[in-house]
Amino acid sequence: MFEPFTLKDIAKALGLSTSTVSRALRDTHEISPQTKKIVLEYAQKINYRPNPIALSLKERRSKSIGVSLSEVANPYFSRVINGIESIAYDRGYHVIITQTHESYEREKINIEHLASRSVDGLLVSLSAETSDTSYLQNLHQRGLPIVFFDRVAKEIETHKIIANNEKGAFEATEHLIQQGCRRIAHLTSSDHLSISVERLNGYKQALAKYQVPFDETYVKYCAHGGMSQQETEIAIKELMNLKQKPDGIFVASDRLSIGCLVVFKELKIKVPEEMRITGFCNSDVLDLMSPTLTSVCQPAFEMGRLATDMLLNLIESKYPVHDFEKKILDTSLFVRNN
Amino acid sequence: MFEPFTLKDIAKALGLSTSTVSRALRDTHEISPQTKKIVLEYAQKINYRPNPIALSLKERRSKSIGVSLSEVANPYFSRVINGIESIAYDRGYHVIITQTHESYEREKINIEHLASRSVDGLLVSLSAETSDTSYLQNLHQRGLPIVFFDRVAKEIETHKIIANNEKGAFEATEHLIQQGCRRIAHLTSSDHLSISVERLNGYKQALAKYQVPFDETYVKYCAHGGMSQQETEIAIKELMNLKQKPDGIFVASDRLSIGCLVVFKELKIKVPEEMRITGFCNSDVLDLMSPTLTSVCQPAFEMGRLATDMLLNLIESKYPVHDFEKKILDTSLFVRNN
DNA sequence: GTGAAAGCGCTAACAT
DNA sequence: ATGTTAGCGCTTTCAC
Repeated sequence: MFEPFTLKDIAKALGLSTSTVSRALRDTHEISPQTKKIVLEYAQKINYRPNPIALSLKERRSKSIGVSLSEVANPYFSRVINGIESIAYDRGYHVIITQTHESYEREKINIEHLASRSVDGLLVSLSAETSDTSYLQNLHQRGLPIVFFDRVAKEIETHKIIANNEKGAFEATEHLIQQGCRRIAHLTSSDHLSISVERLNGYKQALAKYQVPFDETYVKYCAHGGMSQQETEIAIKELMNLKQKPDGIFVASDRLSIGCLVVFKELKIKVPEEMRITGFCNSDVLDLMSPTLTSVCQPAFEMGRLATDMLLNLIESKYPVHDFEKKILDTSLFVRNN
Repeated sequence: MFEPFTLKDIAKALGLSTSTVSRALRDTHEISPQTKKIVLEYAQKINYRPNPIALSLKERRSKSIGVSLSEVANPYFSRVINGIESIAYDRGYHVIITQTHESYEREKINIEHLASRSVDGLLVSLSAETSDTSYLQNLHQRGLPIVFFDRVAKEIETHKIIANNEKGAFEATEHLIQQGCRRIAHLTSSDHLSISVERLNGYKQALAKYQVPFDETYVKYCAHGGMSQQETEIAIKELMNLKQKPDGIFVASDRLSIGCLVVFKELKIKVPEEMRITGFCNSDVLDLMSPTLTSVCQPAFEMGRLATDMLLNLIESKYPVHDFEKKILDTSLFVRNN
């Protein structure tokens, strides 16, 4: 059995009381220098570490934050995680990451688990399946600090960090138009996600600016965010079976962008000759792919940093916060395939 | 402030004692059906959740396991994580993931943090920089259950799950030989990692079998596992500056394999015409890359599952375990580029 | 300057 | 069948 040393062990060994030992270790001025020295040396010797669980119980906070996101394998999210850790780590917080794999059920279980496990706050990017956020509202109303990033819940009033999805989508679509595309399809995640709505808007705005008519049949939603490749495949095939095939596709996410390239490879449709693709994508190997795509890249690391900073500020705030911010960070367009 | 409901709240509201409430909630037979019903209904109503921190303190275990690995962005590790979660989740354990980014310092801090945070056990894959594992030995000796996967510490006696690195490396090297390569270089991670040693062995064995002489100058180590692309670049350039340039490279890891493709692209050296590459690599987009490489794929998910199963068995074992297993799982060779 | 005691939320041995 | 109490490891009044 793994039995770490406790204050009691030290107190017994040194013939002191636990409170004296506790005070000595935290360098209170009311303890004599000799006692301090003895205690410190002994603690050092046995490599004493205070039990954080006992501390948590006492302080009623765990110095840890929970994160809920789709999947760590997604390059966007793995960078966000690095951003989160870069801040949390410095400020003495643990980070507990949970994956939804785009499932609402899983998300709800994970988050309620995290909350009951007494994380001090939550960083959340909603799953593709999630439309009902009442369980989150519940926790939030009861005072649990939450910061949303990327996929936010508009019905919950708190800090939110998002990319400038509209602008990013606008630029990606505009790029296709400038390349000569006129029948531009849009492949996206589930329709209730905030990012889907925002990116659809940007897409529409670009079409409007260049007087390309918007056509509902060119928009394909993937309710599970393309978690199964089949979902992507079906969507693409439907597009390719239209009497007026699209000549370009603007794809709304990392997973779908890659899935899209796979499908076109299988279908032996040449990219970009027969089909131009631009998409939100943060993969670091896009330059190695052939064919590849023009990508909209999000400032993932920075989003993680910012979200965490804001969350920790909420957690450590002495007064209830009612003034919430929505930070919108710019994306970058990487033109490839020309 | 987020103040979850406690047993005391329920007890007060219902005019009962906390112990009665506790027993009612855990369905002890000594509580009358009516009382149970009243308590259960009230708990349901206020959505009561026991405080796991208090439970941990009492039971002296946290029902959570810690994981230390290089980085979640690595496709090998992100799959391992999915394997870990698939088991831990079912058996009621939380998973706390920490990244070393191949730094020894970071690894040590993370793991000591995890241990002091009272995880019930540890799943560890060593960082590229780690050669001194005394801090781990320390924890292990004091009874903390540890299971190693992938990059194991030979000096610590416990369960270990690894891929058949020798065989995988042998097959990869053999493939190069069969493709006609005779001057086969080996690009690998730091020399003290178990995987480096094993993969080097497999490489040597393949050379020996086909009477290709082993040449030390063809082996390049990256002490930081290619964490900075520069490291990879320098290694490759050194190889390409040899009077007898290699005609093939066997690469020992995911990160290095991708890094290698990047460098050759930059150098405008044609793969596979001028240089054949095979490497350990678990990326799911290798088929989209051009040029691409023949890859050795590890059963990452299964390794995560197995390691977790063994760790939880250690944790839950009533008796001290002295009989440790080393499981070796087969890799698969995916031939591409022919 | 040091010790005794209470309390964080929970369970379990020990009353009644 | 229910209540009282002690204790998990720690900090923090309150005594002396």
